Amino acid sequence: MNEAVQTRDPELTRETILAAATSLFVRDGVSAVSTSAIAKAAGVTKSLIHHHFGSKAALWEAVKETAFTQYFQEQMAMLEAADTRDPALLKDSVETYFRFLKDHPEVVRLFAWTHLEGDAECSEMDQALVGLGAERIRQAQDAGFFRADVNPTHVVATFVMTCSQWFEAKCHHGHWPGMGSDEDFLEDFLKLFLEGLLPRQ
Amino acid sequence: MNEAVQTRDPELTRETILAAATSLFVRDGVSAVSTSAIAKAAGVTKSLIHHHFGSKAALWEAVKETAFTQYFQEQMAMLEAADTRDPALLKDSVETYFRFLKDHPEVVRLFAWTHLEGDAECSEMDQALVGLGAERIRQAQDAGFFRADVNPTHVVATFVMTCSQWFEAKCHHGHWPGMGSDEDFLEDFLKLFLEGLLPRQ
DNA sequence: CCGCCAATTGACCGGTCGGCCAGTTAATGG
DNA sequence: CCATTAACTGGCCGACCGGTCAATTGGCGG
Repeated sequence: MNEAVQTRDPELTRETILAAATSLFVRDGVSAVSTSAIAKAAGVTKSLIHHHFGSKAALWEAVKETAFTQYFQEQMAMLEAADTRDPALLKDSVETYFRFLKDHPEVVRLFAWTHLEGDAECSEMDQALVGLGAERIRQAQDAGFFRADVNPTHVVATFVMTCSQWFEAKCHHGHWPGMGSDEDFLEDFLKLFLEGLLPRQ
Repeated sequence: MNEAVQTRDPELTRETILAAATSLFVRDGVSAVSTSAIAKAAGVTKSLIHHHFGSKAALWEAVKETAFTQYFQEQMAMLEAADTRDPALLKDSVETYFRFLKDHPEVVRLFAWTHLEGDAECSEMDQALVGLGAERIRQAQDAGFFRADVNPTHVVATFVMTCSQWFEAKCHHGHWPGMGSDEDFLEDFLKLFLEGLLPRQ
């Protein structure tokens, strides 16, 4: 009994609430989750949620803010760590991104919810991320590795959207006849995508 | 005052309720829409909704059923109308599908909601549609128009998912730096996708 | 023209919603 | 050691939720 002598830890409480809210919001959607359900899941009183976050809407904003910040920091780190002028960079990046989404289904669902509510936030971080990705494509175009007659931002968008949608809509196309596994699809997608990106002969 | 002498028209009432429910469900999501809100929008009583549909959940099922049936019938007609052995078929199909989604944003949102609730329904109709699309790809592969080392179902999935996600996530990537218009993106996507599909030299 | 049935209404139900408030308790700084 | 502050609790609020029910109304077949 030498730890947790402290009976109050507002920071920890905040995080506990945030974690419980994230889990429920991402699974069921904001309007399908009650503050009492979050309170129960977090092991605190409903009033405490309002004390720390003010309102249900503010809690949802905090959940998004936290999750997106973490997402963008991880992605930015990945992008910056990647070697710049290697033509295999894009393949690696797509594979890494695809597997990241596979390992973080809650991120995929968070994206989907925010898209449906028309949330245009997280722009600054996002723009930096996409801008960096597009810049890498542009460098590869200048170096002659990729065709130059496509908008680099569109290239980034294509692979980001395909990867997201693959996991987002899995319950749907997962039952399509002839559909392969995650890795099978990724392989075929990379074939089409990367070879479509090659310079025209 | 020669029309609408009939004060009761159960069929019309049903359709009115269905239309109001579709509009609200698609915009805000099932759990964020109350039956009273639907009743008000449809100009009827809440009880009448239960009389015709039984429950809120059943109404949502009816909304999905109706919308999907219409969607699949239109798509199937499009696909069957297209000329079989023309290598330009895929380009036309993608463009048609892309513009269909652009003109029917409610379909895009309906897809997104059902994906989030993990609805694996509408399988039969969907499988027929995708099966037919994949069959067309396979024919083009056999004819030597397309490379044969990719799964035809994956090809269909790639273009369906990219088109869907473009409109689904527009509030998000619409603000990305350097992003072009709908038609600009479609053009670039088609370049990558179709030329990636060409047989290897 | 009447009787039946379905369409339609409004009042009402128990339950839950998000939020508030008064009061209690634990850490902290003087 | 006490005063102050913030963390935390339980109870409560009015509003609204999805759903039910008895009563009314209109169309329609006999």
